[in-house]
Amino acid sequence: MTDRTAEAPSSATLSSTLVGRLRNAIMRGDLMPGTRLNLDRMRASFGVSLSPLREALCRLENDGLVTIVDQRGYRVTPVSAENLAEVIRLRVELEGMALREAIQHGDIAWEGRILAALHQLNRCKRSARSSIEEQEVWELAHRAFHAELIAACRMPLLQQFCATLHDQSDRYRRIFLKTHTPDRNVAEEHAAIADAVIKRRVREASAILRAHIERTGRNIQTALDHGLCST
Amino acid sequence: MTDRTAEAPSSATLSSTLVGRLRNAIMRGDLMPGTRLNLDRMRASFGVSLSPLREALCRLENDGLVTIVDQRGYRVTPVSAENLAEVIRLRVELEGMALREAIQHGDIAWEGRILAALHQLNRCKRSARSSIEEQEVWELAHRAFHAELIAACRMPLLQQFCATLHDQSDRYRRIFLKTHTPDRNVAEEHAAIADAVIKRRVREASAILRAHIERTGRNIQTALDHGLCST
DNA sequence: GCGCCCCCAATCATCGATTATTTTTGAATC
DNA sequence: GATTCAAAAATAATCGATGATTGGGGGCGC
Repeated sequence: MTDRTAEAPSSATLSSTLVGRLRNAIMRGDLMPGTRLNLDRMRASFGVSLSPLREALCRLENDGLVTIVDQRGYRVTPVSAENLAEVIRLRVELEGMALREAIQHGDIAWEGRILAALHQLNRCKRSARSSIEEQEVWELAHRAFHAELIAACRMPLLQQFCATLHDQSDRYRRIFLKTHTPDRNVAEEHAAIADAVIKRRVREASAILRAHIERTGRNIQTALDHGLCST
Repeated sequence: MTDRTAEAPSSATLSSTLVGRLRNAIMRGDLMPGTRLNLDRMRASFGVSLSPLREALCRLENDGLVTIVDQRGYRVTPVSAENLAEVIRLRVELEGMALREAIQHGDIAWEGRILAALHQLNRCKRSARSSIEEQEVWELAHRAFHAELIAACRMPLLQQFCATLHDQSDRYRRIFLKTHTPDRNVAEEHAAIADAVIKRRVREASAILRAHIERTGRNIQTALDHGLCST
């Protein structure tokens, strides 16, 4: 899986950097779900040749952000209420499993990293009037916090699945809750999860995480229903 | 995800057919874990250009059969006891979840398809003296049976995860249990699963499936430990 | 003799052009 | 007016060649 946090520092191949750029464009909704991705035009607008572009799109297909049909090109993966429901459901199950494992295996240093990630996240301003850059920083910190929660689970494949699902879930949130100001105190929820995790309260932690994910899911689902009706 | 059953009938792009050929080569152990995949030599031996080759390898990376390192080429994903353990663990959890959902949602036609798949599977001869082709047919039927069990779960993403994990698990089995004659009556286990599923006995079905997966896992793990020591 | 640096061969990454496929368009027919 | 077929335009897939990057081996200084 491509690293989402570090922006390809040294040994970055052109394809890899493209993956990052395209991922951001899709996640933030610059490229809306269902959009056809014309190769020639993309080649022109990104200033690259077809080979790295194809490779980047192929890698994004793995993350479920792009859909390929042989001989018929690429498009941004469409959205649907059913797909969102499945993403949320799987996030609950898989992140829950990962969290339980992490609590079982994590050491003190891991607890420290969770607190650090939480602190970093809380330092991000996030309101309706935040600049794009500020929001972007919050997204990164938010992603990092959730990743850290399950980082100690010793199951790399599972972490990868969770990352993929989180990507897809974030895309929905960022597109359909774009105008939606945070209605609930998300920061408190994060703090509660971190607290329960560090106190090694397995049941409590996974219950809060589940609620956290499902609440977000319901909010998106509502917005999605309205959005799809009006379109 | 690429279709594993149909061998790219009509609108097959060169890359797609390559994916199938390479997947088979890796799954059956012609290309052993860890092998470096030299692009030039492969280009020559498959008689294609670099573009479709790269694309095929990229798609196989998604399935976890090939590992890419920027600027340093491709290699067949290595194996390890830890990885195998995680694959088995995740198969148990995810296929279990999928099976429970399928039992809940499946209709009569689905039951019929399960029985059909089981029948097809039982008609395959499988012994130490089977020809390669016969073994290949069994592998396909086996895969189809397991896929059918969870086909009614209404969770396409979950099915995809299961398919990926099954691929990885099958690779281990086919490489490390190559000489190993089936020690137990696998056919009976399959019949028992199908029976429990059709009788809608959720707990019983998932318990048998779990045992089925874990037993195979233990056998592979044993062979793997010996194999890795002797190498 | 040992370690470091630079150069060369091998190999991966990228490009621009060519070929094959799909989609559109437009004219002829029913 | 709708339908069907064929040619043309658009677009995707593939190729062969060119431009980077890496890793190994010989030469130089210490």
